[in-house]
Amino acid sequence: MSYLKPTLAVDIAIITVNDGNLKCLLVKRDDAADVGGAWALPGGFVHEDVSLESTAKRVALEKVGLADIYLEQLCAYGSLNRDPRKRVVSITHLALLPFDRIGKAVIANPELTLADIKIDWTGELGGPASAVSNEHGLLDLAFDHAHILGDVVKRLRGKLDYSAVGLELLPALFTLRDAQEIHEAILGHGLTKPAFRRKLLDRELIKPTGTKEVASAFRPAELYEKVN
Amino acid sequence: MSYLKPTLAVDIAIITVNDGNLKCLLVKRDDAADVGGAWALPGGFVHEDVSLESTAKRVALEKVGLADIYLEQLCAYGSLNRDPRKRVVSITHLALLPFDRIGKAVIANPELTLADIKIDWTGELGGPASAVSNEHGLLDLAFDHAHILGDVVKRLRGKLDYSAVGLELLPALFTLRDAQEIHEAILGHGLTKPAFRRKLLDRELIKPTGTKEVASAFRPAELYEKVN
DNA sequence: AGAATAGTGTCTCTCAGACAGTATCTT
DNA sequence: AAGATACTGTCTGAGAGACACTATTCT
Repeated sequence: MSYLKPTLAVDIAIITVNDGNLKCLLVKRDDAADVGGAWALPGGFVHEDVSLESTAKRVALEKVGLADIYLEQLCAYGSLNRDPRKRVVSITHLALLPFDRIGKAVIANPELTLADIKIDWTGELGGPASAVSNEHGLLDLAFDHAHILGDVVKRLRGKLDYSAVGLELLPALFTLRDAQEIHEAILGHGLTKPAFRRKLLDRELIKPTGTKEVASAFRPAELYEKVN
Repeated sequence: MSYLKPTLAVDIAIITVNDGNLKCLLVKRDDAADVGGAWALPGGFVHEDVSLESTAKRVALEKVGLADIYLEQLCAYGSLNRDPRKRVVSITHLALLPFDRIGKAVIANPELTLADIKIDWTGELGGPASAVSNEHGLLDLAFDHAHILGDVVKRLRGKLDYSAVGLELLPALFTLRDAQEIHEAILGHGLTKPAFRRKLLDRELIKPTGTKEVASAFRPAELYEKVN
């Protein structure tokens, strides 16, 4: 016997941090579709002969031109009416990359936008997120993607201090202040400098390079790099 | 255009603790199938008009007769050849329940077994798990289920001290020693009593009932219950 | 020299582990 | 009374936050 199957998709929340704000790359949905005009996470369908991870890599490359980015699985979303057109189960992934790898091609593409993620943090647990872009203001998010973005932030905050996810958002060379700003952007509150430095250095995931940043003003900080 | 779709399934790792051992409920696969004779997590296919959560509840009820159990999503497994018969993507769930809710019907069913989960803990990160049952000895695990069981243990250990998952494995009334034994079974090492008691009581997830266990020998301990 | 940030030393508070002691129940 | 376990008080050491101090570079 055979049943009708759901369609399987992979969506990717491509996250970066710039200027103290957590940002997510979103694509504008075609006007012809039911969700036309709304913004969504980049996604694609999973074919029978392609693994979930390969599908995620294909989506990142085809839709936004990114290769070799950090990817991890976030969660599967399978509510019946999350997509108004047909039943789609989405295996959503989380991708992290430093802001300097967001190429000019992405910025110039009118179908893409890099939106600030805003969380309604009343209630302590966090619910859905909203997205605000410089070009388009408050965005209309398609499907359950506002809810997914809320889960993304929860995951990041949860993993931040027992894993190395924070480092994925840093460029090859960075100062400890850069690292601290990224952690603060994810957590949504300030951290004390000495404690942050101690914790990060004690974990031995980064090492000093001996070179210093080229300072536009005042004392330049030492540049660090990731180990391995 | 249309592509061949993977088939979507839900598998459930139904976990309990008894006698200091972490245990998982496994079903014997039909001898006719390619994986015949091996043991596997209970699972079922996701139909187009049923949500992931409902599918998980259906599997728990139909395959092992359990309703109202704690369920959370673990991970989606989608390697191409994880099922030798056809491409199946499994949204695997984690279910927790106290040992006293494993009914006699489950124990008596020869198609089911409650196996001890053994982890090869060399390498610090943990890899696949093996399963050993009293009746059948070391079990042959179907598909990628040995790997999934390893992930189950990692998830449990990771969540144990910032969430209430440990309490899901306890019966309605329990002593602090019961709670400690369950935590020790998950973590795989002993804990010190005063520290464990302080941490558990400070979180205010449990409260004393004023009654004591009916002791077979020596001083009886106070019984606690979960709040809410 | 002055300003602003980089980087460090120290104090304190909290919390978990260890240990030892007291309390209570059964035989 | 003896024995075994429940439960608790206290010491200690590790670690994070707060604060203040020194160091370095640019204008």
